[in-house]
Amino acid sequence: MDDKDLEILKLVQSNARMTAETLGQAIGLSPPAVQKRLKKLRESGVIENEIAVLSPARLGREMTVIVQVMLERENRMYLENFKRKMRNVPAVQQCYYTTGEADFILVVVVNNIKEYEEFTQECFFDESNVNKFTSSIVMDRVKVSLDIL
Amino acid sequence: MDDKDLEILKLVQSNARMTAETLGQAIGLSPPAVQKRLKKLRESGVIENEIAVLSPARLGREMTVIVQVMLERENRMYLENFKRKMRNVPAVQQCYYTTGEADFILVVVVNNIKEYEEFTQECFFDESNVNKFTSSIVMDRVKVSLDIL
DNA sequence: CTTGAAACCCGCCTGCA
DNA sequence: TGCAGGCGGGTTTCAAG
Repeated sequence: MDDKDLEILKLVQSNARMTAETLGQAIGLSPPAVQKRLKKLRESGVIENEIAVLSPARLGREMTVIVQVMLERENRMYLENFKRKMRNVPAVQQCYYTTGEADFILVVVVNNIKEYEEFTQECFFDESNVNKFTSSIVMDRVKVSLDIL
Repeated sequence: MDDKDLEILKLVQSNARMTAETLGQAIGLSPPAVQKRLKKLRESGVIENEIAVLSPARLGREMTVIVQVMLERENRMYLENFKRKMRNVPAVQQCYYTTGEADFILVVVVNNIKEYEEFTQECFFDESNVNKFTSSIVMDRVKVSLDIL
C-alpha cells in the first residue's frame, strides 16, 4: 500500500471500467504493473467488490426515506434479530446502528408511499421490538456516493 | 426493458465483474446478446456507472457519523450554497435534503474524532447558515449497499 | 516485458412479430 | 420491415512465465 495504490483506488472508486492501460498512463505505470496492484488490492480486501450503480429514477424507485428507529428493549438478542431483518429486507438499502436518540438509522428505497407503508407494517409493527420511529422523506438526493478517498 | 434486462441488472448491481458469458448462461442468452443489452443499459442511463467499493476499515476510515442539519434560513440561495458545499467536501459521502425536523441528513466518513471536529468547524460554524446539528456515531454499519432490485 | 488465452466489440445474417 | 438474437471476424485486455 503506497501512493500509487492510493491513486489507483481514487480512480477506480468512481469508475471501475477504466482499463489497466488508462490507469497506467494516469499514474505513470505500465499496464501489467497496474493489473498486479489491482489483483492484490482485490485479494487483500481493500477493494471489497465492484458493482454497477443503477438509476433509481429509471427503475421507478422514486422514493427514498430516512428512518430513525428506537427499540423497545436493547438486549443482545433483540439487536441481532433486528439487524438480521434489516439485512434481509430488500427495501433497506442501508442500516446503521448508532449512538444518540435513535438506535438505528435506515435508508429505505421504495416505489411509492404505499410500498413504504407496507414496509413499516412488516418491519416495525408486526412481531417487532420497535418502540418508535420517525420518517424523513428525501426531496433531493444531493449526493450519493461510496467514495472514501 | 424486459425481464431479461431486469435479471441482468439484479446480477451486476452486486457484481460488475461478471463476464457476458456467465451472465448469459445465468439467464439463457448468448454472450453477444448480453453485451448488447449491457451497452444499451449503460447508454440509456439505467446503469449510471460502475464503481469499486473500498473497505473503509482497511483505509483507516474508522468513523462514520450521521448528521442532521437544521438551517437558519431556508431560502433558495442558502439551500443551493449548502448543497454545493456538501458536494465538494470529500468527507461527506451522502447528503439528502429532507422533510421533517432536519433540513439535511448527512453520512460523513472520517478517520477519527479530531477530523470530525474539523469537519464540523469547516461546514457548520465558519461562515455558514447552520442553526443546529445533531451527530449520531455509527457503531455498526449493519448494511451498506446501493442495490435497488 | 512478452506471450498465449480470454473477453469484448463490430460487422452481417437470420428469424420473428 | 424493424428489432432482437446468434455467429464470425478482428482487436483489446487480461494473466502467467
